[in-house]
Amino acid sequence: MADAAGSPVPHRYGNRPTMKDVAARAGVGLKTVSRVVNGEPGVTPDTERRVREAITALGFRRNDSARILRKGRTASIGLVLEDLADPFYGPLSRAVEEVARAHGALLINGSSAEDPAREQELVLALCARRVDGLVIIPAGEDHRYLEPELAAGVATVFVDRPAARIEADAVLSDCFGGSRAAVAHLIAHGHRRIGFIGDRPGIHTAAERLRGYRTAMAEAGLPVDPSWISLGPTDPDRVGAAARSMLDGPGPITALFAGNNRVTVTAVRVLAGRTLPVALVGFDDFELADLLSPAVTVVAQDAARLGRTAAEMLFRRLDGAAGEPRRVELPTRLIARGSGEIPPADRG
Amino acid sequence: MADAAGSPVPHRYGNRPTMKDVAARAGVGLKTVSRVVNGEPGVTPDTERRVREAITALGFRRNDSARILRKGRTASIGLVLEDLADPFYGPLSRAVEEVARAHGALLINGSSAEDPAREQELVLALCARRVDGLVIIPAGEDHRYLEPELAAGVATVFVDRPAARIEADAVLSDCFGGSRAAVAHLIAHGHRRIGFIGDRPGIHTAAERLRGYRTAMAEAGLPVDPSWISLGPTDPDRVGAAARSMLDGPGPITALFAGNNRVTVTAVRVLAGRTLPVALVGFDDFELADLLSPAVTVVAQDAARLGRTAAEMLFRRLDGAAGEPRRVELPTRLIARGSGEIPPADRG
DNA sequence: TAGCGCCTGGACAACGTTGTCAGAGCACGG
DNA sequence: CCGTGCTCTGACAACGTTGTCCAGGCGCTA
Repeated sequence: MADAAGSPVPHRYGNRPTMKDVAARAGVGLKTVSRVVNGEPGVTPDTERRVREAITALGFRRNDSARILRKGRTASIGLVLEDLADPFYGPLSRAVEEVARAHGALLINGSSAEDPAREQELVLALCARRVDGLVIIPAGEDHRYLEPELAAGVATVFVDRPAARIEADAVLSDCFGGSRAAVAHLIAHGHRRIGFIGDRPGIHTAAERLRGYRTAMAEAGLPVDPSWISLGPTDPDRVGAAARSMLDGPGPITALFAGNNRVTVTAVRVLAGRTLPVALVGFDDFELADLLSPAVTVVAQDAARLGRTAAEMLFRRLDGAAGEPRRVELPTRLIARGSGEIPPADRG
Repeated sequence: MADAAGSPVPHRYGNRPTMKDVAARAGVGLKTVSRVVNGEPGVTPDTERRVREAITALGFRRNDSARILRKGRTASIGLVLEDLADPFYGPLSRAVEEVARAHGALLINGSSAEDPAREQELVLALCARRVDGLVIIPAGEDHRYLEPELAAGVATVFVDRPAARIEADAVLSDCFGGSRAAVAHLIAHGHRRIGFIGDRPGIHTAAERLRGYRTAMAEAGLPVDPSWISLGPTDPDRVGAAARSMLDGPGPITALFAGNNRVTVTAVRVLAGRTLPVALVGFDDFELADLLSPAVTVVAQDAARLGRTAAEMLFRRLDGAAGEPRRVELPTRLIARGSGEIPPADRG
C-alpha cells in the first residue's frame, strides 16, 4: 500500500526553500547559489542576478543550522545568570550582548534562578548547541561538570562570582574592599552596633561582603554580636523580619549594612516606617537612591563594566588567547549620599 | 608532498568526540549510541552500560546543531526587544524565558536599541537560525520584511506594540485607557494646565498615550496648549529640558503626565528641585515609587504578564493553533500614591 | 527439530550547507 | 590551428545526527 503521508521527506522546516530549490529555479548549480549568498567572488553579474531573483521569488533564507554544522562555529555565546528580571543583571546582560554583537555573535540567555541543577542543565544545553563560549554567573558550588566542555574548547568566563572546584577565567567586583569601606564609613560616623543582612552564605559575593564587614569591625576593635548578622534568601519577608529583629531586640543596632540591592530596597522600606533614624549603607547602587529621604549611601559596582569585561575576555580567548585562567577584580566605589552619615541616635 | 596540516577534517568542533567515536569505543553501531543517548527502547542493559561508559570516558555530548538539522525543530525562540537594560523589559524577558523553559525551549535574545535596521537584522538572523518562533517588541514601522518568514511558518507574536503593515498576533497594554484615566485623575484634583512628555511619536505606545491625554482633556472641555506636549527621545537631557520649559514658560503647567518610566524618573528629579509642588502621574510603575516624597502616582502595566501572555500565545501557535491573528489588550491600573493628588498651587 | 515471531543491533540515506576539485568555455599568443 | 592559462561553474563528499529498514539470534510452540 502506497502511503502518501509517510513520505520520505518528513519536515523540511515547514517546506522552506533550500539552495537546491534556488539553484533549480535559477538554472544554476548548488555551489553557485552558495557563492552568491556568501558574497564569494567568481560569479558573473548575470548569473548573480538570476540567482538573486530566484532567492527573492522563493523567499529563501540560508539555514544557519546546516551552516553551523558544516563550519563548526556557531557565532553565538551563552549567558547564564541568576535572574534577568533583577535590575542588577539587565545592564550586565546588555553589555555582554553589545560585545557579542560587535563580534558578530548572537546571545543565548538563561536564568538559573539561583538553582545549581538548573544552572547545570542550562549550561549543558548551551554546550550541546555548541555555543562558542559561555559567560556564567554561577549559582552552583561545583563546576567540575564543565571539565569535558572546557577540554573540548568551550571558552568560559565567570562573572560576579568565581567558579568552584575548577580553574576558569573570572571577573569579579571587589566585594571585600567595598564592604569594608562601607562599614568603616558607618563606624567613622560614630556607629558601634552595626547590622549586616546579606544573601545566602554559600554565595561567594555574600561571603566576601560578610568578610569585609567583619574585617572593618575588627579593625575598629568593635565586637560583633551574632544577632547583628543575618544571611539567607533576599525575599522581602525574610529580610524585613531580620531587620526588625535587629532593630527591636536588646542592644538594637544603630546602623545597617545591606548586602545587595534586593536587601537595600527592603531595608529602605522597613526604615521608612521608623521614627528613630537608622543609618544605612547598601551594596549596589540603584536608580533613585539619591531621591529618597534620606538619600541612600551605597557601594556602587559597575554591572555593565563587569559584563563588558567578561565578554571581552571571552572573545580574546576565542580569538586564540592562551594562558592560565585569569581573575580580574573591578573596584567598587562608595557613594555617600546621607543615609550613611546619620549619627547614632541616643537610645539611652 | 603529503601535507599533514591540510587534513580533510578541518575542524570537528575542537575535536569533540562524535557518536561514531563512542560507537567505535563501545564496539557497537552508530544507531545504538543514538538510541542510548535519546533513551529509546531496544537496547540491552549490558550494551547500554558499555555505551554509557564510552560516553563518559570520551566526554561526549550530543551535537544539537546536527540534531536540529535532522529534526527540523530547534526548540528555541527568539526575543527581540528594545533594551535589556531597561527595567521594564527585565521582567518581561524573564516571563518569556519561563514559558519557553516550560516548553523545553531556549531563548535567544537581542536588543534593537530602538533602531529599525537593527531590529530587522536581528530578526532575520534569528530566522536564519531557524528559531521556532519569535517574540518581538518592534522598533520599526514596516514589518513586511517578515512576510516570507511568516509564510514559511515562523510563529510570531508582537508585544507592547503592534506590527506595522502586516497582520500578526499582538499583546498590548491598554495605553489609551490608562493615560485617559491618569489625566482624568489629575483633572479631578483641580488641574487645568497639564503637560505630557512622551516617547517619539512614531512609537505606538507613545501615540496611544498621547491620544489618551488628549481625550481626557477634551472630555473635560479643557484646551491644550501645544507647548504642553513634548514627544521625543527619553534621555534625561531632552526630557529635563522639556519639563523645565513647561514649568517655567508663560502659563506654566501645574501637573505633568509622564509617558513612560524613563520620563517619570527624570521628571521626579526635575520636580525634586522645585519649591512649588507640581502634581505628577507616570506611566509604568517602578520600584520605590511609593517611598519617594511625595510617593509617585502611576499607571501600572504588568510587564511580566505581557511577556507571559505573548509567549503562551506563541507556543499555542507552535502547537498548531490556527486562525486569524489575534490582538490581546491587557488592562492597566491607576495606583494613586500622592503625587497625583497635589492640588494646583496658587500661582496668581 | 522445524517454524515462527520478537527483540536487538547496524547499514544506509537524508537533513542543508560549504570546501575541494575538476571540467567547460573563452581569449590569446605562438 | 592548437596549447596555455584564465574565469566561471558544478559534482561530490563531508559535517553529526536521526529515521527506515533489514538481518541475525533467540526463545517458544507444535
